[in-house]
Amino acid sequence: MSPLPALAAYAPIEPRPDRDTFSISDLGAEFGVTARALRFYEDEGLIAPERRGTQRVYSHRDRARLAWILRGKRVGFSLGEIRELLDLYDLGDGRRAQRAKTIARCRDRIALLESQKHDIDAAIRELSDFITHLDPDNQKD
Amino acid sequence: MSPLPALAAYAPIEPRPDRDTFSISDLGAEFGVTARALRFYEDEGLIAPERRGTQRVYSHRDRARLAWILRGKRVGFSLGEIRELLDLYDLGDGRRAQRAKTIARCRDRIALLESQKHDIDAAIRELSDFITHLDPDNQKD
DNA sequence: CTTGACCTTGACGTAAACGTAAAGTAAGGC
DNA sequence: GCCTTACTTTACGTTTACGTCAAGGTCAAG
Repeated sequence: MSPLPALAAYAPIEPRPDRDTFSISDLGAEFGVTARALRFYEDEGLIAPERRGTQRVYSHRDRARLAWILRGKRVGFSLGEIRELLDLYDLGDGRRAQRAKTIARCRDRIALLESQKHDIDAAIRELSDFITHLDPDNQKD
Repeated sequence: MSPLPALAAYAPIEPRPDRDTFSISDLGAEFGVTARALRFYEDEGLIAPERRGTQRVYSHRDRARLAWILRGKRVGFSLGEIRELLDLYDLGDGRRAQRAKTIARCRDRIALLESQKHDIDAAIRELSDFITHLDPDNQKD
C-alpha cells in the first residue's frame, strides 16, 4: 500500500455542465495534481484522453475517472488496483460469466473497505481516548 | 532517536498474559510481518526492544506499539507519520504547552481519518451501485 | 516576428518500505 | 566437536509514484 497524501481533502465530484472538455492543467488545478501525475496515470493505462494534435483533451468521462483514481488513492489503493477496478467498470457490459467474477471482486473490495473503516474507527477512538487522557476537561465531542 | 519512555499502551489488542517477552519471529508470526520489517521499524525509531546480548527481546509494550504501527499502516499512514503519532503518545506526560500542541495534532489526525472514512463510504457506495448495475437481482444488502 | 503561456516527450532522480543475498554469532541437541 | 536453528549485521536491489530537468512544439497577443 502506498502512502497517502498528507492532506486528503474530501471533495465529492461536482458536475461541470459549463464545459465540454478539459486541458491537462484544468484537471490538475481542479483536483490538485500535477500534469506529470496525469501523464503518469495515462502511461499506466488509467486514463486515455483524446488528442487534438499532440495535446490531451479530457472528456467528462475522463474527469470522472480521475476523480475515481484520486479517491482510490486516498482510500489506499495502489494505481494497479485502481486500474483493475476501472477495468471492471469497463467490463460491465461483458458476458455473464465475466460479470459474476466482476461482482465477486467488487464484493471482496467492499469487504476490504469495511475492514479499513473498522481500523479507522479504532484509530479515532484511541486518539480520542488519548486526548481525554491528556486533558479531561478540554473535550469537543 | 527518541527516549521511548514508559507509558501505558493504548491499543486495544489481544492481551497475552501467558508470556512476558517475545522474540522477533514470535511477533512476526503473530502479526504477519517479516523479521526484516521489524528490524526496519527499529531502524526508523518506531520500536526499541531490549537486547539479551545481541538478540531482540520484545516486551508487551513493544507488542502494543507494533499493533499500533500496523493499524496505522492499514489506515494509510506512512511510517514517518506513525512515528509522529507514537511520539505524541510518549509526550503525553510533557508540559502543558506541549500537550496543547499534541492535542491539536491529534484533532487534525482525527479530522483526516474522518475524511478518509467519507472517501471509503463513497467508494463502497459506488461499488455497490456498480454491482446493482451489473446484476439488479443478485443483491446481498 | 517575437514573446510568453501552455503543452509535449524522453530521461534521469528520489523517497518509502521493505526484499534479498551474504556471512557471521549464539545456543541447544546428538 | 559438529549440526541445526534462530538470530544478527551489512549492503545492495526493487517497486511505486511520481519530481525534475532538458529540449523543444504550438498558438494567440502584441
